[in-house]
Amino acid sequence: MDYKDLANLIFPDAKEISYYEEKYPERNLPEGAVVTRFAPSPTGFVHIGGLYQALVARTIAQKTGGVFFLRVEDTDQKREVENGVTGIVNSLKDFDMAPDEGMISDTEEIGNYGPYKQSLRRDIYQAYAKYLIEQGKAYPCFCTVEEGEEIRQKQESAKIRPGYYGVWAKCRNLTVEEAIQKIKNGENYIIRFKSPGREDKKIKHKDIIKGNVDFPENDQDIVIIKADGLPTYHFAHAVDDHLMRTTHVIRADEWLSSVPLHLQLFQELGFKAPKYAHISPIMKNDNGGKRKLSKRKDPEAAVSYYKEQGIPYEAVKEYLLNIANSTFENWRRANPDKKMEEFDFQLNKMSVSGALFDMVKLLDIGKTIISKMTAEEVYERSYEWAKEYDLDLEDLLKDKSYALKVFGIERGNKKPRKDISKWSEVKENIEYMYDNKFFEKSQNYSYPEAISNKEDISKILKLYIEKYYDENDDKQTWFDKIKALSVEMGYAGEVKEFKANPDKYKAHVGDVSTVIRIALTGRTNTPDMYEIMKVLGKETVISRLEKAIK
RNA sequence: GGCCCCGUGGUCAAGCGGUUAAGACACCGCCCUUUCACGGCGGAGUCAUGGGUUCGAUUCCCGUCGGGGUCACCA
Repeated sequence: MDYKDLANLIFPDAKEISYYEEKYPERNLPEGAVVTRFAPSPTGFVHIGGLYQALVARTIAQKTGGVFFLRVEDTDQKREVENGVTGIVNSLKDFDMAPDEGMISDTEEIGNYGPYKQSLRRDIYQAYAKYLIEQGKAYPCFCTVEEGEEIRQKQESAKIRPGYYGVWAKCRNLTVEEAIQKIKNGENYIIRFKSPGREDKKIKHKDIIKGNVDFPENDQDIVIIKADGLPTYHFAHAVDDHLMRTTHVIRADEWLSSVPLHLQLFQELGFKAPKYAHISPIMKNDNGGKRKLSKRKDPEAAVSYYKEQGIPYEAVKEYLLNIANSTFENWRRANPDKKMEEFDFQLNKMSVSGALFDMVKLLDIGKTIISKMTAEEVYERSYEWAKEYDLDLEDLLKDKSYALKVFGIERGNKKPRKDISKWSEVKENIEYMYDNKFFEKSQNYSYPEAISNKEDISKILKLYIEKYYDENDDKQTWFDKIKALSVEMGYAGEVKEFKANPDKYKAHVGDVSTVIRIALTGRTNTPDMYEIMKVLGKETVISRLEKAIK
């Protein structure tokens, strides 16, 4: 009896691997095209770090005319969540990052290299496991989980390197006959890889991001097929990325230390190994220390958070791209109107250490992006957001033509207004432009200290309505009138004049217009008041000012 | 603990043997015919540390310290 008999006993129905090799041929792609993938567990949850990886993978594939696909790693049933795949697909879509190929929902997929869901690839993994067993490169292991723990405890107390290797790998040296007998006796088993490596030897690995990294060889006989018949991550990675013809594996750097194992697996399987790019995680300051953004502790770890907050997806992508290649920022400055896809992204220029997440910077990018949108775009986007997350705002926005006028204030010119960084700020930003919201709030404004005299305030407002305000004035005339009003009331018509002779005046034109601004909007900081008055219209302007006169 | 990676201003970072050590966000001041936002100008602030190598080290080597990762029938 030989390995072949053993292999046949374990996987009697498995196909020859040549079947799969032919079924999934080399991809016919242009020279230099890169094939990448995003391979999450179907938890439905996408971590910002996952999005980061996917963005990098997709960008590099797109840039080279390659393929970016979505594979679902569901070999651990405990992680499975209902509709998890759809959740992930939708998150990717929210960021305009749909894959070229792979899963498109929990049950559907596109592309010729599937199935793209690992639990559906059981036969494939078993074929390759069988192939390894036939060659004596893998073997059945009858050790129970408890035995495994015992071994580890012994190793730990003896301060020996833990794991299933060397003398600790009991089942490694079972003869074929012994193994067959045990199987026939009905003993449970799993399949382990028979590592040819030696811990005292080094292997060289050149990572695209991390550079040259030398490791001891792997000598662990890791599990490749679990008791449930599904593969472990390591084995599935080797088989899938080979068969799906992945050229570049872009993944989190927590995988870096398993590169020796993976290289060995590719080698023993007779596969050409892909190139690896291990990405540093996105971190967060946690009293003194740094740690990865945590799903449990940090809401901003979830990609859904950005959607809920109404942060434009482009801002998130640009921010992430900037962490990936800091030269992006300079490029963006030089090319403010180009699409981010035109940026010449370099995988090997990525930072080797993890960046601290900077929400302030993200929001700044959001502000810039929104400032470049037309009023129409701002309207559509904030309305879409409001429908899902803020019914009150949705209500305000129902009158589209008015909303467009409001969003049009100081927008569309060379120096557009930059005051909205996310859609959740819109309401706060525009609500005073609506009478129902405006009058909801208390009318007890605090006027500037410079003009605390109540009588003066009322006089200013009264005079303005009666003598100066004319809705048909152009901007210059409008402002000249406020100056004239100031002078008439004993205030300086020019700020400079006031600063030169502070004793000559009660205050200056700026203070006078602040009075009007507050009466009109209820706040000290607003966009251009002339435009606001235009949008509000004569009737509203006068009614608000009159209400403010005591 | 073993193995591996990393350490330039508050943050992201360029630079990789000789630089006044870029730039962005944040911060401060001034200017921009009224506020705020924008924009302009200016400012403060950094090469973890100790040894080497070198005419010269932020750049190269070693140690220390600090941070991170990994050591599952989880991915």
